Amino acid sequence: MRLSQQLFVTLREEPADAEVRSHALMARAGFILKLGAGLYVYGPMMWRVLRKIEQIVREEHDRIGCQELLMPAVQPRELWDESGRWERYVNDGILFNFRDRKGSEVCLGPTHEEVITHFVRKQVQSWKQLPTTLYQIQTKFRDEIRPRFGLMRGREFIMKDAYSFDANEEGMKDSYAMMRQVYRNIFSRCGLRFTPVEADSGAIGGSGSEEFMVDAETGEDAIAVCHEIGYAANIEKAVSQISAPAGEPEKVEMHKEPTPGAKTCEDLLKLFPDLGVERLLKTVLYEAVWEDREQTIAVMCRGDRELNEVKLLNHLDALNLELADEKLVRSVTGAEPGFAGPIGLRDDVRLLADTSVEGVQGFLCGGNETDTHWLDVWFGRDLEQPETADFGVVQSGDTTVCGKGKIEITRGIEVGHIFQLGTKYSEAMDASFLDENQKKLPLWMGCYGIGVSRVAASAIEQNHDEGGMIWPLPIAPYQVLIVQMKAGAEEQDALCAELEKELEARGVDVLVDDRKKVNPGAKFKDADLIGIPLRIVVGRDAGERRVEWSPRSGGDKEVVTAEEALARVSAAVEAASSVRDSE
RNA sequence: CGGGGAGUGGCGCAGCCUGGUAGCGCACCUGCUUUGGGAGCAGGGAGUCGCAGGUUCAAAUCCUGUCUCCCCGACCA
Repeated sequence: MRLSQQLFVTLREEPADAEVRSHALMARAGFILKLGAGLYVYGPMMWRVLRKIEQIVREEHDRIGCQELLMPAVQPRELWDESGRWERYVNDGILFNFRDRKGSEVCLGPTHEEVITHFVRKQVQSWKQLPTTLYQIQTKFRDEIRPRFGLMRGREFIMKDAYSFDANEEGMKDSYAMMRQVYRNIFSRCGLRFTPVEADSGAIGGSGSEEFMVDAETGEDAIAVCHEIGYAANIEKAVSQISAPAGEPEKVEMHKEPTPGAKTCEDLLKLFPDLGVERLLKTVLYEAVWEDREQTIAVMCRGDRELNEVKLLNHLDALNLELADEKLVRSVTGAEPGFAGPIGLRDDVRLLADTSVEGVQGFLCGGNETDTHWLDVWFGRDLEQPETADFGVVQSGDTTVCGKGKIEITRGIEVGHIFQLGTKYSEAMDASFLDENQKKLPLWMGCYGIGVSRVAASAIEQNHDEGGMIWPLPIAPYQVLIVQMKAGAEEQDALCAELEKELEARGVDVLVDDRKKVNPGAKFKDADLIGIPLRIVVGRDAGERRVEWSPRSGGDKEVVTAEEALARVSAAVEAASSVRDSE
């Protein structure tokens, strides 16, 4: 392919709205163009990258016998009413929904559990048809609350979603395990450094789930890891052990303390420096919403710990959880915000506590009275210890549950998520089969998603430098870039044409920068920016069939013969194609 | 949804406070020279200043509304 014949535009300056490197570089290089918040045109170069990723995804799925299909993006509401998810998705505001000309409600699919379940309930009747796994690669639509970071969180993005169907739980787990390995293979082949982590399954539901996190500081997700014992979990899901505060406090009678203006733990510590932050219990108020009701929830938590709203939401089995606003705080506590406590809350408030409060005695807590806290409060003596459960956020330095490791917090980009759904959808939508004994049983499902466009962005987040992107070879838009110093010079023209032809004959994707009237400096800058991993510079030594070998990822530039350059390309392509993950 | 910020040639920005009819760099077009790390000179094209109202002799500039985009937060009491 000749660059001179392509529409190829690069910018010298970055677009002002790009926050992360992948976004800035892809925009500068003309790989993407913003159409609106979270909406992007994938330019020709970008599309090549996406197709390469898709190809890897297809190969790895097909290898274990998955079948590709394609479902509609437009989905009728009725299907979503069957699974019970329409209300939730509409309430969350994430659904692009509208009415068609007949007035029927439809949405643009944010995910396809309903449609695939419908497809399978129509197609599958017998245990003999199981197990089966189907997948598609398609545009998904989600009206994200806050789209950001270019392709990282778009409102329209390319996703691979797969769904497995088994006759029983063991079968589902087998399918899940196979898919887990497929995912490892895919991300390894894409040249990503990643960590699989235990995850919360959120709106999709089901029993177990894992996310595949690309290691990156700019990632939106925090993950808790312990390398010694091999633990890794999304912070939403992560668990740890923490020790109770040391020392037995004096058994003083509970009493009120004036704490004017002291609304935060920090303020209170200044007033009671000897108390220790562990003996300061905060009480956080939430409004929980279920399908048929709502309730104010007060949750106690140790001063040095944070509350995990995902764990709380799951415990309550609520649809939504919101921090109480000031008005609600006043109504429930009778005090200004900042002085909420467990004693004397309005009767209808449900009081819970994080496990971090266990073993804490003689503590300080809010007085439910402006500028007042209770001090020397004891559970069992002054108030019953509320129902406790793990509502805490794991912190760096915590001990792992097994007691043998220390937890470290890192960040990652979620590029894949796999779920054991169980029979949640098959039961709700009556997707069943007949077993050997003519018994009607629900299908056991798994579902598996990969953000294809996000994989591309993550690859750049992980692989770039000052000059631009550095694509991993297997997903690079082209594998080789031949930079011709002076287009039109006879010897260079001839050698470039020869190299291009030979590489194409070997099945290598090659791009020749044969643009005229573009200076060498500009060509080098563009080459660095678009990040084609292998590069051959054809310049003044073309007559002697000598070229410069200068891989994008650095390393020493070297003058070699044309034949040697070809051999090096073949070797690099060969090496990259043999990458497989082995766990 | 709350808070903050921004919309001026394709891109990045200045001008706005203190109203007087739009400018810089890059990119683009033409010509000549140049050709191993974003070339030089000369000439040229391109913006109803997001949109709608209002104030004024006069609005990119002041006022009101509206749309869009970006950032922070959906935060600890």
